[in-house]
Amino acid sequence: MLYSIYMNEPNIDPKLLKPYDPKETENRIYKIWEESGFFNPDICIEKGVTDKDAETFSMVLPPPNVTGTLHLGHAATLTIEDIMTRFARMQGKRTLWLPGTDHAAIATQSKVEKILEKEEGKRKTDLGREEFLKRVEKFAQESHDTIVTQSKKMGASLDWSREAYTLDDKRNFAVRTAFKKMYDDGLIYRGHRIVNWDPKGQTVISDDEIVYKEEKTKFYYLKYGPFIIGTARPETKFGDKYVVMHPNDKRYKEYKDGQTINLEWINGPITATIIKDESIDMEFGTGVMTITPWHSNVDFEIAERHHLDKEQIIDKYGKLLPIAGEFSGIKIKDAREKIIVKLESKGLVDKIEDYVHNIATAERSEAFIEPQIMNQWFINVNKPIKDRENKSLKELMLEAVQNKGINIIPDRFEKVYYNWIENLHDWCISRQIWYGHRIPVWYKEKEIYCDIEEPKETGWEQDSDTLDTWFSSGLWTFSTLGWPDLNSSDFKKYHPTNMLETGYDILFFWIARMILMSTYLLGVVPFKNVYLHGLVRDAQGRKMSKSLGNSLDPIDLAQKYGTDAVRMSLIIGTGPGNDTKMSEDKIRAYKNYANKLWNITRFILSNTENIKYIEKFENYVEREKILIEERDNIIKDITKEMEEYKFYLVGEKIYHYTWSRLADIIIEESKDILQNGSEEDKNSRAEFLLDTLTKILKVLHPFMPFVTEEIWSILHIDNKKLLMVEKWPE
RNA sequence: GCGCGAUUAGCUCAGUUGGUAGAGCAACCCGUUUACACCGGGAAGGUCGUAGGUUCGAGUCCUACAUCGCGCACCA
Repeated sequence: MLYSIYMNEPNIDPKLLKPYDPKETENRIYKIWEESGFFNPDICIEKGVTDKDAETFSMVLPPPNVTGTLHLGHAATLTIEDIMTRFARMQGKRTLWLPGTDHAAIATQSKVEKILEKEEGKRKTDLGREEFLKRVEKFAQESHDTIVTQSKKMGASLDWSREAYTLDDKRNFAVRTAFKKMYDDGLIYRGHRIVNWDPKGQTVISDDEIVYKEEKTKFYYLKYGPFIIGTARPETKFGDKYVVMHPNDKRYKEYKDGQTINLEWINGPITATIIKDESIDMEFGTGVMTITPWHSNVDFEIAERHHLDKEQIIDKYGKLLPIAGEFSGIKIKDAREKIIVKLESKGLVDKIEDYVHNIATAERSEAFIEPQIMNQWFINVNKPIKDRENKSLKELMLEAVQNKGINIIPDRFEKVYYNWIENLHDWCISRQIWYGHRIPVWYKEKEIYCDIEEPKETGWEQDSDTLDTWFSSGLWTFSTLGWPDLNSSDFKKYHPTNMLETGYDILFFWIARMILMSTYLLGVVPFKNVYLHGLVRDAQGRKMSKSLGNSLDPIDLAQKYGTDAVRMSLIIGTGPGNDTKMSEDKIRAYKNYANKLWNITRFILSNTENIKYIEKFENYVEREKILIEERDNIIKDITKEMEEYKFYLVGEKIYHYTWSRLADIIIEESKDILQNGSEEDKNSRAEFLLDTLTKILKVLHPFMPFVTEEIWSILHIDNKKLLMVEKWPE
C-alpha cells in the first residue's frame, strides 16, 4: 500500500510523523547556524562557501536602544534585513550584517531616572554622577542581553563577532576623533544662542526631539500704549520693550522705526521702542506684537536683526525671575491667571478669545519646551568646508541624494528629505545629561582646549555636557568597521555599505546624520541604498503602545506560532514605506503554512523512497517538462523581485505556488501517477517532486529560515551544506 | 500654509510596465481510515471614495473634490 509505507518504514525521519514543532526546532537550528560560523563572512571564505573575491553585501543593523525589550517594529526590521542578508549570502556574496545596540542617551537616562524615582524615591542628584551612571550601565547591560537573546530568537543571521555599542571604547574614540576634526574645521562652535530647553529633563534638546501637541488656550488682547497686542503668553511679557509691526502696515504708518513711546505696563511705566520688521504678519491679530527674544525663536531672530537687548524672564526651572517684580519666583503656569487679574485691574485687557495652537513639548519628558538663550555646542550646517570643494554640510547632504549616490526606496521620501534639509538650522549637539559621550573639551580659566585625549597638565576641567546620541549614531556605518583606522580591513572591504534598512520615522534623526558625517569625514556616502519600512500597528491601525495595552510581544508570538510564521506575517501585505497592521489571525495562517510545507515533505519523501534525487535528471517526460518550465519561470520572477526588494510579492508567490499549485494540484495528481504510472512516468514525477521541494526550500529560506533548514536536514542530498549557505536556484 | 500617503469583498490588506479583480480571517454548503482537519472540494461576496478627462481599453495615468492619517513650517 502506497500510503501506508511510512507508518512502519524506518527510512523516513520520525520527526515527520508528527506535525511541525517550531518550539523544538528553532533554538536547536539557531545554535547550529551560530556554531557553523557562517554569519561571519570571513569564516564563509575560510570554509569555502563564499569565493574570496566575491561581490560584497554589507549592512548595519539599526542599533536598538538599550531601553528595554524588542517590540514588533524591531521584529519587522530584523526580518526584512535578515531576508536581504540571507538572500545575498545564498547568492554567493561576501555578506556582512553587523549588529549593535544604541546607548540612546536621553531615552535610557530618563528611563533609569523613572525607575529610581518609582522604586527608591530618589533623584539622580541624590546618587551623584558616578553612582547614577553605574545604575544606568547596569540597566543598559541587562537590556542589551535581552535584546541579543530576542534577536537570535527571531532568527537574525547577524555576525555577532563584530557586535558594537554606540558608547563602547572604540566608538568613543571615533566620536572624539570626529568632534576634534569638526572643531578644527570650525564646524563645531560654542554659541550663546536660543535653544530648546526642557525644564523637566533639565537639558537642551534638538529641533527633531520636539513633539508638537495641540493646546486649547486663551488669546489675550492687551493694551500696550496706543497699540493693542495679542499674546497667548502674558507671563513672558514683563521685559517687552520693543513693539514690532510691518513697515507697509498703513494702520501704523505714523509710527517711525526707532521711535520711543512711554506707556503703562504690568509693573509700572516703561519706555518702548518701535521696530519695523517684514516678518510680521499683518493679518494676524492686530498686526502688532511685542517681543520676548530670550524665550521665542522668532523674537530672537528679530532682535538679532535689529541688534536689540535681550532679557531673561524665566529661569531654568520655569519660574519667573526678579524682573517680574511681585510675581518673581512663581511658576509660569500659575502666574498667567494672576497677571491677567492685575492687567484687568489696571484696565489693560482689551478682550480675551479662545485659541488653539500647537505647543512644543519634549519627546522624552513630555514637558513644555521653554526656549532659552544659552551657551551650547552647535554644528554649523552652512559653513563652506575647504576639503569638500567649499560645500556646506547642508549641500553635501543634499547632493548625496540628488546625485543618486544614495537611492531611497520608496522614492517619495527623497522629497521629504529635501524638505527637511531646506529647513535645517545649526544642530545643537550638547546635552546636560550624564549618560553619553562626554564633550572632548577642557577649560582652564579663560582658555579652551579641544583634543582627542585630555590635556596632560593639571588644572583643566572637562566640559560637563554630553553629546546628542545621534552624534555617535551618525558615525555608525564606519565606526563599526574600524574607523578612524583607515587601514582597517573591514573598513576597506565593507564601506560604503550597500543597504541601510530602517523605519521611515528616523529618516531625519539617523539617516540624515549618517549622510552628514560620512560625506564630511570620508567624502563618500555611508550607504548606496536606503529601504524604509513602515510602522507596525495593531489590527485597528493604532500605534502599538504599552499604555493602550495593544502591544504584541514578538517573542510571545514566536513562542505561540513559531518564528517563521511571525516573520512571514510581517512581510506579506506590506510594501516599503507603508504601515503594517498585525493580527494574530494573519500569523496563524502562516503557522499553518509551515505545517503544510512539513506535510508536503512527508508526502514526497514517503512516496519517493526508492528514488535517488538527481539534481540534473535528464529523463523527464513531457508532463514534467511543462511543470518545470512553469516552476522555473516563477523562480526567475522571484529572483528578480528579490533584487527589487519586493519581498511582499515574493512571499505571497511562494506561498501560492506551494499551496494552491504544488499541494492542491500537482501532488493530488501525483498520487495516481506514482501508483499506476509506467516506470518512466514514476521516475519523472518523483524527480520533479524532489527537485521542486529543494528549490522551494531555497527560495523560501530567507523568509522562513527555521522550518526550511529543518526540512533540508532531513532530505537525502549528496554534498549537502547547511541550507543557509546553499546556492540560490537559477 | 506646503507636502506626502490612504480610500479595493463583512474585517485587515495585496494588486510590479493600463489588458475582463486577489489573499488571510469571518460567514455558507459538502467531504474525515491513509501527506496534511494546522485539511480538501464547492459556492457566495466588489459599479476598486466621488465627479470629470486621456485611451480601443483605467483599480492602475491626468484634473478637481471629499473623508481619514502623517510629515514639515507657522503659532505675537
